Amino acid sequence: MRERPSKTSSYSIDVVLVTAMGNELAILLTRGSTERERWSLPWRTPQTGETLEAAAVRVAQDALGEPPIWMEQIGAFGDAKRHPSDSEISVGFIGLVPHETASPSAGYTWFPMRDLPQLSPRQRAIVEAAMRTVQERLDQAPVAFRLLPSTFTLSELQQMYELLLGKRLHKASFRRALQAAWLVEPTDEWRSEGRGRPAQLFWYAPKKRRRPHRGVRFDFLYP
Amino acid sequence: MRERPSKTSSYSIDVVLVTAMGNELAILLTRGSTERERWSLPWRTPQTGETLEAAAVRVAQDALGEPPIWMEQIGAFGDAKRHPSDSEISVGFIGLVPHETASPSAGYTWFPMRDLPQLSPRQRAIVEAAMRTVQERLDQAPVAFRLLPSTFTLSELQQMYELLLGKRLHKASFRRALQAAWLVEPTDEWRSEGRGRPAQLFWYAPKKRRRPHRGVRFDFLYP
DNA sequence: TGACTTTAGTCACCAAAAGTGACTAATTCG
DNA sequence: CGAATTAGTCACTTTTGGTGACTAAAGTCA
Repeated sequence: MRERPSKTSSYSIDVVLVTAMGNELAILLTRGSTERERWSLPWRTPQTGETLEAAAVRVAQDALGEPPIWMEQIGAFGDAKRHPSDSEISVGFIGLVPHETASPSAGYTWFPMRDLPQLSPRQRAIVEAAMRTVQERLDQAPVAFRLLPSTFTLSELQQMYELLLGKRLHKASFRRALQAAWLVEPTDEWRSEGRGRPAQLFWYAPKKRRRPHRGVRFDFLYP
Repeated sequence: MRERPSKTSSYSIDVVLVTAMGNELAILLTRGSTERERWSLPWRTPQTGETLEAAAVRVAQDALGEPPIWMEQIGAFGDAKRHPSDSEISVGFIGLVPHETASPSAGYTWFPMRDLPQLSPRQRAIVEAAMRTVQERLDQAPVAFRLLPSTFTLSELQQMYELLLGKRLHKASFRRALQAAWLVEPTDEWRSEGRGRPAQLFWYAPKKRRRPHRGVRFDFLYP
């Protein structure tokens, strides 16, 4: 049993900022003020009167100079005790940043997901939950589009999906589904990437939003 | 602007306990100690050393005498200010209870979803988010099964899905999908419900778990 | 008793969605 | 030039889902 701390900041806002660096995903970490400390997620304890969302946006702005292009709350995390702040719980957020506009402030560094430094157990849990949320949101929100620059080729879009899903996709199926969804429009620009036929550039311009007309599914993963 | 309270309990755990009463969903509310107070969700401020999950289970146990059969965190809610406790934020949980085993402790009452009393803005938000989560989990976890008694007819199961989804389903499609998922087994019992052919009773007994082999979807609801 | 109603359970047909390999097109490299 | 490489599309097949109609087994009521 732990003794009750006499005074704790009640809770912290921890933000997982995700970008796509070349061929893999990366998240932003900071070492805080002194170089001795462990790496940690960007965080803050919110001012009173500030909403959770607003606090998370400010965390991101401090770290990157601008708000993320998409943001969502992950949940509250309190089970693992150690945290950079002495807060009892942390509210985790996920934020997406296209890599082009992602220039970290001093003290912040992108780390590829494959090679993260040691984090506090609680922040480790937040990161894992955040990545799970990103995958779950993939077919409900334009996550992949937000990680790309404003114009992109369809191959780049497919590669982003493959990166986020961790599996290969079939080109024809991917494009057929994309066309049916009326999400992208071609520009009149083409990009030649060295060898091979040049690719047409597209942008994200959702048109018709068709109601996703699905039947009941029984895709249970746990009892 | 609000002044900073000199001393607040840091956070509360609020639990939305859901059951199916006859033909509609209901949640459990309490009026607290005095009868003068507003109705509210069951809640507590957790002890130190207690995980969020554990605290939520205790809330449910205080209210019903036993833990819910399924539980999940909804998230943290802090934007709306008024709350029975003076906590700055609340961590919301959803818990499912089959109505057979759902006998509330003194001071707790089931309210049908259609006719809830006034709640604090924050708890109202928690309830709405909880119901959204239930719908989202419907095809990922055996939510509907958990709201039914241990044996049930396929018509009862379909009616539970229809109640949770808020729409009618086609019998043949529903059963075809259910069969393909290997989730239920017939018992050798039949139930005669007055008029009409008796229905066979089934129980939830998941067998093969087939990987849900879905393609990419672009079902975006917001940009 | 026998027609009618009600609920359960299944089938067959059709349409939509998704998996897949092969094809054509446009470019660079040697 | 021809091979290699990447883009883009097509056509075929399989799988999944929507749907109405059918049979089965009970109760109701004249």
